Amino acid sequence: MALAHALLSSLLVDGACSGYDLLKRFDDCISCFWLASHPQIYKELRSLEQKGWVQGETVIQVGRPNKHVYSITDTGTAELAAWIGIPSQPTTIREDLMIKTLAGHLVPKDTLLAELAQRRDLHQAKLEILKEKLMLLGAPTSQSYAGTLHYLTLRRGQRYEADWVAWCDEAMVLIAATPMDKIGFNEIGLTTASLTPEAGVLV
Amino acid sequence: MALAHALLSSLLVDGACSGYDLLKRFDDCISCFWLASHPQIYKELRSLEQKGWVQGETVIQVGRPNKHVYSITDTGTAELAAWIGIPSQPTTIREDLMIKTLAGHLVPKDTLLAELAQRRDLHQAKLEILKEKLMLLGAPTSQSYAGTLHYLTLRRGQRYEADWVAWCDEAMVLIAATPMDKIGFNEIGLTTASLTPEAGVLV
DNA sequence: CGTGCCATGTAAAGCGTTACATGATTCA
DNA sequence: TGAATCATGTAACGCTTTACATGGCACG
Repeated sequence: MALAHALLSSLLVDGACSGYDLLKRFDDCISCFWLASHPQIYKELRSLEQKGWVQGETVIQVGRPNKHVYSITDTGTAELAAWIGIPSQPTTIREDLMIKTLAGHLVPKDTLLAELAQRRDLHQAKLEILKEKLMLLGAPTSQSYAGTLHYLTLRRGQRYEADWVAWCDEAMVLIAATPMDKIGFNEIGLTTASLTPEAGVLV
Repeated sequence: MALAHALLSSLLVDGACSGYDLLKRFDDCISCFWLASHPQIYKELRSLEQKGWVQGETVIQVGRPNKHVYSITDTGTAELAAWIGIPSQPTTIREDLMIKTLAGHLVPKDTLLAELAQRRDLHQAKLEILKEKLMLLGAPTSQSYAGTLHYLTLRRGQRYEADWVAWCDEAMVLIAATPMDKIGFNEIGLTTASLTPEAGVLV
């Protein structure tokens, strides 16, 4: 249920807003550690309101659609604080690119290298955005406590993206330097066709 | 549908095996970039067999339950190769710990620091395991092409875990050094109670 | 005699994405 | 006139987790 807590955190730290605004916050700043689509956000907000963790008020607007502004309640704040205290596990990683790397001998070198280059550029672009945000924020030592915490989330994003870029570079160099051997992408059939179960009888 | 391709890759690279064996492979080596539970694996394998991407054979065993050993087919191999060529997006990140960090001013410093320390140790432990595996594998330059690709997946895992450890250390130092200010965890109510929508009328 | 490994499954619930849908305003 | 932004929603589908279920063997 961490989406709920992501929403609560945002309402707490960046103030009350509508589902639509939350969506934009996710696109912007939260995106480096959480993502959510709009049906998910609207649905979750309604369920949070039912629980009494947030409170919604309709804001009538002129020249644009009305909006429903949510703010975190005391109960919601208490819930969030309690949740922070419960030890959590790291996210389970599901990374397509590693599957592609593992089975990369199936395709020509250039295909794999192109995929790596594409991903490198993607992470590089995110990295630039984060660098800019960190610049705007200023030195971590000149922050308030909450500012320091905000800095740390951006810093995590920066490290994450930089690490991806560095690995992609490493991978591209190493792959380029390693010759494809006999168990290449057109001969793999030979090695897997022969089933060799260690024990037991084939039926 | 990348679980399907993760299973195909494993059958291709590490050879034919049962659902149960795949589960263990996931726990072991694949875990650093993909995770799957056993209902998921068994179900996916049946669906892959229906598609003709894998082929199952029952192996009768003595002293232990029979097992169903799956091997990748030519169609499956072709499908996997085709999939590698399709550009993919980075995984969407969903990281509890960053939400906790962002809203960390809600709890006492020690609570947050304890959570960070816990996570640091977890990543450190995974890092040690990966280091060992990399040692056993040997130098990346002495590998076959497939060996190089395997190395790169482990290397990614190593970098990932090391980066987490480094960030946790950074975070703990910085948090310890920053005094909690007035907007502390017991006074937050004051700042959020007052709704301030920029435009429009409250109803 | 209890725990853990081997080996596979079902069923329900929760979480997440994608596509479809609306309707006004603003800007090029 | 067409596209983008504002603002919210439904419906269908797929992926993932968790709990429940079975049953023999080996080891301490």
